Amino acid sequence: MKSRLIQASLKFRRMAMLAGRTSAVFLNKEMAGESVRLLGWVQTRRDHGGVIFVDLRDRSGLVQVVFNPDMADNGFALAEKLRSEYVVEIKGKVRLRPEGSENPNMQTGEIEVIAEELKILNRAKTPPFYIQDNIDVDESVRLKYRYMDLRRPDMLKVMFIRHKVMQLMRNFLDKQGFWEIETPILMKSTPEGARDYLVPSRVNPGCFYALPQSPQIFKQLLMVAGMEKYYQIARCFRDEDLRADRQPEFTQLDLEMSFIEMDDILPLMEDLITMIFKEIKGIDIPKPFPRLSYYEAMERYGSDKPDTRFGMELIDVAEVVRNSGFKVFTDVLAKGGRVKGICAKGCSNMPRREIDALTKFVSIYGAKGLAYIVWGEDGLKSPIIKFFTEEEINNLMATMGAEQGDIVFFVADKENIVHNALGNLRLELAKRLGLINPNAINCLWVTEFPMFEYDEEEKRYVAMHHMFTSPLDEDLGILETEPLKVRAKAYDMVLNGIELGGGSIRIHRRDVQERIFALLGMSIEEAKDKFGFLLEAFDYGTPPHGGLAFGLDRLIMILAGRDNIRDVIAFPKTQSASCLMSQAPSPVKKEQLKELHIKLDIKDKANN
RNA sequence: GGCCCCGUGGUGUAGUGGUUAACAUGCCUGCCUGUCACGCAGGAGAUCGUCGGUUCAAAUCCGAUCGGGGUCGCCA
Repeated sequence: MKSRLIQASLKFRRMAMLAGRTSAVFLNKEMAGESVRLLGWVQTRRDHGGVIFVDLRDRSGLVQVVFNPDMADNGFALAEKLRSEYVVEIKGKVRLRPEGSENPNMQTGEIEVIAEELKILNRAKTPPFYIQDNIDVDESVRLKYRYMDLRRPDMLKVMFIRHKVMQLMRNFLDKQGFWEIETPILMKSTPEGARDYLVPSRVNPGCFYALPQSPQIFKQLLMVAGMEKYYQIARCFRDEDLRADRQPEFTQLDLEMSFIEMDDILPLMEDLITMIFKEIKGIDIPKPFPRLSYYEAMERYGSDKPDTRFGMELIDVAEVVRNSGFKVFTDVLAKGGRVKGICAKGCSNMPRREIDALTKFVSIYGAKGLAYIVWGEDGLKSPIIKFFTEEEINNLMATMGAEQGDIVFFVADKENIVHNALGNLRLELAKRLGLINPNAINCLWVTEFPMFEYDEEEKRYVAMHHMFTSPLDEDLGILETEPLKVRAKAYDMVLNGIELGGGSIRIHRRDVQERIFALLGMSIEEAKDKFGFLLEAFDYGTPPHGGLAFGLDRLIMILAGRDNIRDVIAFPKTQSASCLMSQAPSPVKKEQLKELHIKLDIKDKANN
C-alpha cells in the first residue's frame, strides 16, 4: 500500500515547498547542506543541558532538530522553553547525523536539522494524551479533544485515505460520464424507512423539513430530468440507534444511471471498487464478483451479507429428523419451521461452559436452545442423542459432513430465527476458531432480494429495499397473489461480510408503481400526498433507470483496517448521538423555540 | 426500549469494608553536549462520575442516576 500512498503524498510535499516551507519527511540525505524552513508542532523535547533535541512534527511526519548553545538571538534560551505541541517555525540547515547517532526507526533518521532561528508561533497547554500511535486512552477523551486526536499519525493517515478515495471516486465517475450534482438537505419527510431528523420551518408554522435519509427521490428525479448519469458524495441522516458501523449522519457515494439494467451497473461498480483497492492497498480483487441470490445467501450462510472467507455453511436436516422421536425438532417442522445445523470442525474438546456460552449467544437472536452433538474420541456425546435411532444419528452426522473430532450444532425454530441464530453463530465460531484470514478481501453481490416483508407489528407488507424498487419482470404476474415470493431487481455489494452498498433498478412505469403503493397499503391519495411530485414526474417521460449507494465510511473503515466508523470520521458522534467536543445537541433559548412555534413537552430535564 | 461491560491524580492502571488511596507515565523545578519513550535528583497533582442507602467505618456492599462502549430490537 505504501508506494502509492507515498507517491500521492509527494504531491503535497511539493506544495509545501512552494510555500517556502519544507515538510518533515521530505528531508533526506541528498538535502544535506541545504537551508530549510520548517513549520510544525513540537513532538518531544530532549534537553541535555548543553544541547537540545526537538522532534518536529507536521502532517507529513517527524524530523529531529538540534539546538546548540551558540545559536544567534538567544535562540537556545528560547528552545529551553519549548514544550509538547508548541507551534514553531525553525530555520536551519540539513545535515547528516554524526556517525553512530542515526535512528533507523525514524523515516528521517539519517539526517537532522541544525537550528539557526527559532520562532515560537504559539504555545500549548499540556495535551490530555500522547500525540502518537497506539495510545491507550478512553475513546471519550479522544472524542472530547478530537482536534488533538486527529494530530496522531494514525488518524492523519485515515483522513488522507478518505480524501484519496473521494478523489478516486470523482475521477473515475467523471471519466465514465457521471455528473456531480447536489440535492437538497432540507427536504420533505417521507414515510417508510428510518426515522427522519426533522427541521422546523420558521416561516411555515407547524411545518417541518426532513434531512435526507438518502438522496433517493431526487436522484430519480434527476433521471427524469435527463441527466442520465448522476453521482454525489452525499451526507445522509437517520435517526436510529447507533452501532459500531452506524452513525446518525454518514456519507454515501450515491449514483444513478438511465437506460441501464443490472448487468450494466454491477460490472461498473466492480471496476470502481477494485480500482480503489488497487490504488489504496495495492490489492487485486478478481472480477467479476460472485453473485448469490438472497435465497441462497440465507440458506447457506443465514445472512443477506454473508462472509464467505470461510465455510461452515448451514445445512438443512429437516428430512433426516422429521420422523424422529425428538419432539423439539418434529414440532417445529410440523409448524412449518426449520431445523438446520452447522458443523464446527475439530471442536470436540470444547469445554461444556463454552458450549453453554454459545447457547446463551444464540438466545440473543431468539433461539430457544442450541442442540449439539460432540463426536469425540470415545464416540458421540449429546443430551439429545437418546431421542434418535442409531440410523437416524448416523444419517444426521453424514448429512452434516461431520467426522470424529467435530461438534455439530442445531437450531430449530421459525426460519428467520434459525437463519439469524446460526448465521451469527457461524461468525462467532469463526472468530473464536480463527478461521478468518484477516488479509483476505472477499467481494460478492447478493441479488434477487424479496420485494416485501410482512411487518408483524403494522400487519402489512413493507418494502424491503424501498418502494421504488422494480420487481423482476417474471414476477410481476404474482405481485398481488403471492407478494412475499416477488423478487426485486435489487442488489447489495458485500465485502467480508459487511454490506458495502446497495441499490436497485427502479420502477419507471406509473402503473407498476401504483400497484406497489396499493400493496403497501397506501391509497392513491396518500401516495399523492407523500410522493405526488414523483408520480407526476413519472408521467412526463421517465427513462428506465437504476443506481446504487456505497457506504463511504464503511469502505474507508475496511481500507484503513479499523473496526468502527467513528475512527474514519473526523468528528463523529457517540452512541447517544451527541458530540463530546461541541456538546451537540443542546437546549436552545426560549426565543428560538418561540420563533419556530414550538412548545416542549418533556419532564423536567433542560426545560429552559 | 432490553441485555452485557466500563467509570480511581492530566493519561493508563492497582486497590473488593478500616491504607497517609499505590504504581507507571505525563507535568513543574534543578542538574546534564548526542539523545530519540534521553538520564539523574526533588516536587506538585485525586472531594475514587453523581446522588442516596447499609455500616461505628464505603473507592470497596446495595439502589438510583449520568456518561462511554458492545449488542438485540430498530436501521440498508
